[in-house]
Amino acid sequence: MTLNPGRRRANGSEDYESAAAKDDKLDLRLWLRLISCTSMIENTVRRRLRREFGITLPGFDVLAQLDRAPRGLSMSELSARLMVTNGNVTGLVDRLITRGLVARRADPKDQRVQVVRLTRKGRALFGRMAPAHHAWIGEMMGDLKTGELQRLYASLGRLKASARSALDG
Amino acid sequence: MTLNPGRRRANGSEDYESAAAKDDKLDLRLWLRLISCTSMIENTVRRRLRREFGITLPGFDVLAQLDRAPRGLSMSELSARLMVTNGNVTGLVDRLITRGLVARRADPKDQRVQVVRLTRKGRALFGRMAPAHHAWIGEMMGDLKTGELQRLYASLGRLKASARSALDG
DNA sequence: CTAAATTACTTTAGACTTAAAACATATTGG
DNA sequence: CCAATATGTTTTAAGTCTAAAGTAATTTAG
Repeated sequence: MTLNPGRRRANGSEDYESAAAKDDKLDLRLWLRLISCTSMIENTVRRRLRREFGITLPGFDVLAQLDRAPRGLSMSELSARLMVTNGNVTGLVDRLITRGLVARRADPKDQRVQVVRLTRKGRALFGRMAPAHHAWIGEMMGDLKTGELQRLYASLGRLKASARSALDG
Repeated sequence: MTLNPGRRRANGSEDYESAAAKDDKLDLRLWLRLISCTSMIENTVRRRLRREFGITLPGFDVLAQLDRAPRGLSMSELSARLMVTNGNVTGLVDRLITRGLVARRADPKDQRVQVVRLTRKGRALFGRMAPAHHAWIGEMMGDLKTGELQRLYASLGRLKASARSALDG
């Protein structure tokens, strides 16, 4: 729909043209606003995680995924959930191991698979960070009523599905 | 609102509790979905820009900002619009200068200020990339009707304002 | 069984990113 | 004027990230 150029009228009126031109950029403006919202929230969370807990945002994201998976996750599962490359996860996990927050061991069923899980220390740290993190998000969304958050959530679900159907490989 | 914990009923019923718990995580689920949408679109755009035009996404973003500012932008203005740090922009612009896509000169009015602008070559390249980029975004949003895109745009505007009011410094 | 293909992960090279410190130029208050 | 302060940019150190190539283990096809 947004890909269809507006049809020009024979009499030279610019009404359709202007409307089409404006409408034609709605998707682009929406995309920029999406980036804007995400960056703003992300940068705030990153700054506060560093200052208050001495952890990076990617590090926190790894711990959050592992906290929801008590039996651990393989490197591939982790990279799929975080939507980053496998090579990236290797480095992230390495640094968390250095700090004693996660552990990695080979899956006895398949020696190719590395299963990563939280250590007791990692779980304890995440337990302290999670409520603060949640409060920050709540604070930043504080001006929106529940109904609007729900509609936003539903619309983003449809956007996600739409974007997924246009994926490359 | 999402920060208020639900009130527990004396008789031990978990109805309020469950509802509150679910509602209590709406903002968190929305945040995760926002990241999910942004990453998915961003990764697709990054991959295609590299494959079809041999440019990185941050490089494209710099060119896009400069294309909208015919008189050029200072390094600080650029970093504000891209929502990244000053030091980051220095490196991005350096690499684009090496490729002859942008130029940088000191502002005669204030020798501290570096004004960056597109070169003819940079403008020509952006002119070829922009329609393709726009088409990709349109494709990924293709399943949503104009009305939904408009409502999404408006809601994200309110989210952005809400998040901005919770900023640190 | 075994060569080929696949899967899981790591390594590498180069680019991106932040936070903090350093540097350079302007502005301001005495 | 001139010291203190503020502003704009760059540099540095550490970490993040991708794409592509490389390694190792498993599965599949013949």
